Amino acid sequence: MRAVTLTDRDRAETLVERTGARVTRQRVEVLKILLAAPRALTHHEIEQRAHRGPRMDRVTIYRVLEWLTANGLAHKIAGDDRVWRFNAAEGHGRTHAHFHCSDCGEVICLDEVAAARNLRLPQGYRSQELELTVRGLCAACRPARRAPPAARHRH
Amino acid sequence: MRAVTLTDRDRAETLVERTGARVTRQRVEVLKILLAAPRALTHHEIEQRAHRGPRMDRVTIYRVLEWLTANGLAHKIAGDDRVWRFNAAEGHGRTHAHFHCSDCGEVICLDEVAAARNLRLPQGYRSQELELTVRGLCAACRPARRAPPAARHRH
DNA sequence: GCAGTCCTGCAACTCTGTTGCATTAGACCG
DNA sequence: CGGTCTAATGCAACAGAGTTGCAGGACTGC
Ligand SMILES: [Mn+2]
Ligand SMILES: [Mn+2]
Ligand SMILES: [Zn+2]
Ligand SMILES: [Zn+2]
Repeated sequence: MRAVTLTDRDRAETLVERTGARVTRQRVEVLKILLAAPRALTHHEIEQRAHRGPRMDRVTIYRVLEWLTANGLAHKIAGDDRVWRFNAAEGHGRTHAHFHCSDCGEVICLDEVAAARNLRLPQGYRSQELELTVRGLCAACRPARRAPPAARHRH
Repeated sequence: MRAVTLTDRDRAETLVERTGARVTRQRVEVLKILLAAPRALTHHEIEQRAHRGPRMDRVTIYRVLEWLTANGLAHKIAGDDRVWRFNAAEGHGRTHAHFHCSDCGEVICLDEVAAARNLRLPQGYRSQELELTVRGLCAACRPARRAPPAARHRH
């Protein structure tokens, strides 16, 4: 996790302002946390980071995340563990790729997608959005080639 | 949903036998249901179909699905509604595509994937499996072009 | 058939996310 | 600034999918 810079808070505030809706401490704080994260965060992880500042209710965090997603400031990824993960949606288009670690569950966004374009759908189906999921092992979980494996990390 | 043919039951039984583990009524029944389905089914849908035969506990169905998945006979898809969907894994490889209807939640497998092959991962990450998710509207949910929309279907 | 093990049923539980409602605090106006 | 109007928050209770522990039942191999 990168240190939270002043820039993240400012960027968060600006982005929330731009929507035209109310700029609340909670919205700015959650977006700031997402902007500072190098990977997608669960509600749980966001809550922990948020509890360093003034009180914020779990339900509020859920509602803020929903709001950020609806306003295109965050996006929401279904994991293999029934838990949503979120990250700031800076410049994420309709076509998108994610890496899921099959061991620790870490999820990161992948920038480039050489996406399958000419994909055949059944008669009458219409495509709106493509998402490519790569499942595998992250650098921390990948077994070492001949050295003994490092201690497992869990987020 | 296609009619359950004798072939589905036989195929299910054969597939379960081949694993070398115990051939139970419950395993065969669940796999048969998956083989007969034209799309991925939720636990709930499987339960309903299963209740036409002799009693089978919900927990057993969860455990059978887990077992089928672990043995490569079924595969498990995370939806946008926090519900797992399953289908028989006949000939599904490491690279795979699904269509998710954003209106009714229907999930189907797409056969061909012109998958992104030369995809850049961060240093040290290893890819095991690719999955392409297409989100859109299924034929039933797609708004009619000029006629009034048909009654919504819900599964 | 019999023993041994794996699987099933049942009940209680966990965990993530949701809903209803009273209270608080942004935004806007003067 | 201070008042007002409304959207957002906090709190408590709830919902639903999936999990766990354990006793009893049913496959399989002999
Ligand atoms: Mn992303
Ligand atoms: Mn599939
Ligand atoms: Zn990992
Ligand atoms: Zn649909």
